[in-house]
Amino acid sequence: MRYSAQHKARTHAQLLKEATEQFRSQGLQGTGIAKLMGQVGLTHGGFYGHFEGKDDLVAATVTRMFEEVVEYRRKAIEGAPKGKELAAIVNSYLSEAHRDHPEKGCLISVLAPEIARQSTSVRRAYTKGFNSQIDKLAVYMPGADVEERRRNARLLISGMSGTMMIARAVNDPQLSNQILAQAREFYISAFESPARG
Amino acid sequence: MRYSAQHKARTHAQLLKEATEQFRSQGLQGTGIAKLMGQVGLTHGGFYGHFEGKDDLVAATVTRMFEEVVEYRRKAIEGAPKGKELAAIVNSYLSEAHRDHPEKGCLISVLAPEIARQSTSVRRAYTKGFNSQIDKLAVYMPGADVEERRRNARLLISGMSGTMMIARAVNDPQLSNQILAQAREFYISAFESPARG
DNA sequence: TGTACATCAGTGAACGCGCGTTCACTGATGTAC
DNA sequence: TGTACATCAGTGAACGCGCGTTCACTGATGTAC
Repeated sequence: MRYSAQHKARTHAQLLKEATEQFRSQGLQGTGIAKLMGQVGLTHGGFYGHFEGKDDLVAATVTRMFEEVVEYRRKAIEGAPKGKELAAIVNSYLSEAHRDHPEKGCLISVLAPEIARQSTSVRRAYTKGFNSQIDKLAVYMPGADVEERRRNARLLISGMSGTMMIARAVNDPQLSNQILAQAREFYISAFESPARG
Repeated sequence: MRYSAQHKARTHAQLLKEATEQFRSQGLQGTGIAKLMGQVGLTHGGFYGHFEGKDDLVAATVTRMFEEVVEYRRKAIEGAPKGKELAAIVNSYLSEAHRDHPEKGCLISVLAPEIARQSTSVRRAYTKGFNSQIDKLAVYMPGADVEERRRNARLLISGMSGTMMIARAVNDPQLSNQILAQAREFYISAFESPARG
């Protein structure tokens, strides 16, 4: 059966999107090719027409997930009053909604330990996406120069992603909420810029 | 073949120890029963004489790994001058040695995302171990009362474990070292007690 | 306009492998007599 | 002290399953004539 001109591109995009969700909710190892293809309504063999193999898929999704994170952050900032961008970033990252929907959230808090064990190409994609995300976040961080703002962006991301993975692992909903709330307070006051306009 | 009186207990202990290392270096899903038994010189069938199943093993190792972390921390504190305990804790956690040996390090930075997907019994063991660890760490944290010291302990552990997982995932050794060094500086100055004695 | 053919996205059987778990068993040694 | 037997840690074949990957194939449709 032959398909319309953009058909393959559309399937490829669907596959990539579905994979980012599967990986974030089940882990890299917990997501199989056959199951993924099934989610999109296809059989496993067709996968290799879209990606070289699982490793290639993982590398592609890592890049894609970082782009998503940047986009979510942009939206959170968009709705914030001038001078309150950092609070908006922290509140949206450390929200209960983000905790409860890892499949649409930050990949670091869910995949970083597995990525450390992946191939060079996956780790390269990760490092590139990470740095690019930091550069974009640095704009909203306090600091005398770019390097200091980047440093603060890295500290914020490390702290928030660690907080999120703990809030998800813990079995006590009250404790989990408390961890998020106290971290929101801490990171906002630690990194809020001196009052502007 | 019958064995000496303590033989089974010794095998059980070996199994538990080997499992903690395998889990931390390969992940929960990356560690199989047969491989684990092989590491200890036995065949897979014997496993079920020691644990009810993999889930039971995971729960047991989680408890054990938290005990280890507490013990490592105790040793780091032991060698520190009075009033510098917190710096010693941070420097030992955020060391390059810890980054390079996850199999003997903090379970959170390596297993927390997977634990969030585990059975209730595993998550219960995790939550218990986590809280117990926090109580012990709180003693060295600043704060007006116990609850504030615990809050600070949670913030420190979240931040350090997030930092560690990122330092491990990233593919650029210089960046990884920088992430660790800058986080050491940040957490020590954020949580150091007002100068004592 | 009508026919023949090339294209190529997707199919599904098959590959060797590892997974967690069960279970009838083995056989060295401690214990009872 | 010597013999018979019970114990039980560990063995290994077998279970059904899912994994990533390969490859000969199908068949609808775009294109060439």
